[in-house]
Amino acid sequence: MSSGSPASSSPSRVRFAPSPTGYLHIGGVRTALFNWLWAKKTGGTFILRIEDTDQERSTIENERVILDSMKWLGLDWGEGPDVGGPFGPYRQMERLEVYREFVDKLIARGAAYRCTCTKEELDRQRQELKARDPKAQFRYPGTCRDKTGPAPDVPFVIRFKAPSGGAVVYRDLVFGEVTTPNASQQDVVLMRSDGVPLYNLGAVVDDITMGITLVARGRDHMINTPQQILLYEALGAKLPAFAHLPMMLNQKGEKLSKRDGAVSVAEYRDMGISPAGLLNYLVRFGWSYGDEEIFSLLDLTQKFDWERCGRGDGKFDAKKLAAVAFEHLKRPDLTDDATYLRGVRPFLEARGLTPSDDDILRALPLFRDRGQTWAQAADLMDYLFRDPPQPDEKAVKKFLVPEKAGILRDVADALASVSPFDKDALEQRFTGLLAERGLELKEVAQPVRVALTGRTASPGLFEVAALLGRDRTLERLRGAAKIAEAATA
RNA sequence: GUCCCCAUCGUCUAGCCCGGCCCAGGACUCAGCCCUUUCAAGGCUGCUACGCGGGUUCGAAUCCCGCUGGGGACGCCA
Repeated sequence: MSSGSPASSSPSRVRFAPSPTGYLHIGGVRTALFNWLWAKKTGGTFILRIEDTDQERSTIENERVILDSMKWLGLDWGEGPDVGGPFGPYRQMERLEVYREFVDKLIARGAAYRCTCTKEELDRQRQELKARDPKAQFRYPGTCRDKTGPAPDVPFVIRFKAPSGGAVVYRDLVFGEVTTPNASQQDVVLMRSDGVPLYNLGAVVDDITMGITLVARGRDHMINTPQQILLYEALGAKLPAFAHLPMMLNQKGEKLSKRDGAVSVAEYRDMGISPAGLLNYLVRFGWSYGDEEIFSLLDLTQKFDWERCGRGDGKFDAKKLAAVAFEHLKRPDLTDDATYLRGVRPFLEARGLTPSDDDILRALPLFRDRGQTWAQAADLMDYLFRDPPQPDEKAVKKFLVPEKAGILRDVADALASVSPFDKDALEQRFTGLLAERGLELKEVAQPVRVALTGRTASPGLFEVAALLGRDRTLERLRGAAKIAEAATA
């Protein structure tokens, strides 16, 4: 019986260790976030390590995408492949000699051995067993288990010599005490024949040599933990604390994949979701703080802890994510003007609009409550920065009709002399005009709105007019009057 | 099949450790109402949950056991 106890309370060192085999998945982001929050909360170090030992699928482009996504999210790291650090390098393929060294140690201690069984042989045995009994679990038969002596001149892998008795017991920060009998362990391969480590070896050696004090990862890795603890023990290394996070599944309760819609960070960025909003949704997934739901990142760096993590898997809900992200855009205390500006700007530019910072800033208060995403906000503001506005044909046809031409022109004339050209003054003059004519606001509002914005939906008329300014307001009203006049009934 | 893990509204969750304040609270979604020049935002109302069966107890969402259901893993992937 061996038991894992958390490492003592030296400054925390946590890591996020993605493999660059694809984009950054939102499930991965949550893992990264929890680690990052813990580092911030405890004043420790957040380390980014690239586990690129799957050479078939790892690419440097993927690594770049992952790093970019992390930067966009604002999850910064103190040590990593691009910034270096005292325990580098931070790409596993650049650490091959380190693993070699630890493997030699394991062999010398009799905790691992060289195995010359070929993959083909073992695959064949696996197939055979499966044919005989589809439900049986294949186990390495132990052919090379007791071989000793120098390295053979045929290719070999390094296998762990798993203990057959006893059990590994460790205390998971989320799941509590977890017991796994060693009898269920196999002589797993630690290093391939080409000298590249497999996940269990690479992760353990790196976590040891990088001084990692707490390992937090997805529950899909929970199965590896007992095996890894055995490795720590075989190496005589101090154990880190472990925390496993429940899984994020799709609506059907399956593993979240591309088929379930947007799962990569880049997709959410392109949709105009704010990083803080995405992170807020993710943190509330499997973690809670009473009834509080909306947090700033700074908030979280104080409130986060492992005790408040749940244990049940959950289902990803895009609608809830949208709602949480929207909440962030609505509130200036969560998304300040400068951040909002930085967020919408690219979406405006994508539409060929290049308003000044001041122009956007003045429009902001009217659109925070309306744009659920920055992409949407850019769409809603479009007519403010485009001359003439892009007309919605259906709206034009419905409201810019001949019988409205006169009033549109009169409104223009009436507003021409309003001063100051602000919401209150405009409203006063406008309602005054309506009273004179015995008209209801209802009858005139939509034609005016279509005139000013080209659309049937917008913020309040007078606010929009004030934003457009006198010249453009008059120009748009008179232009619309002409269109209305020319329209055939 | 074997090993590990999980189980409150459709979804994220509070409550569970330290049983009574819970005929279960918040949020999202959905439906409706109010506000209203449109669209939002905001306010209000409604729908809907302790998986099942046994214990323990005066009393169980909360403790114990079993069942059922779900997930993960069983690779020279991570």
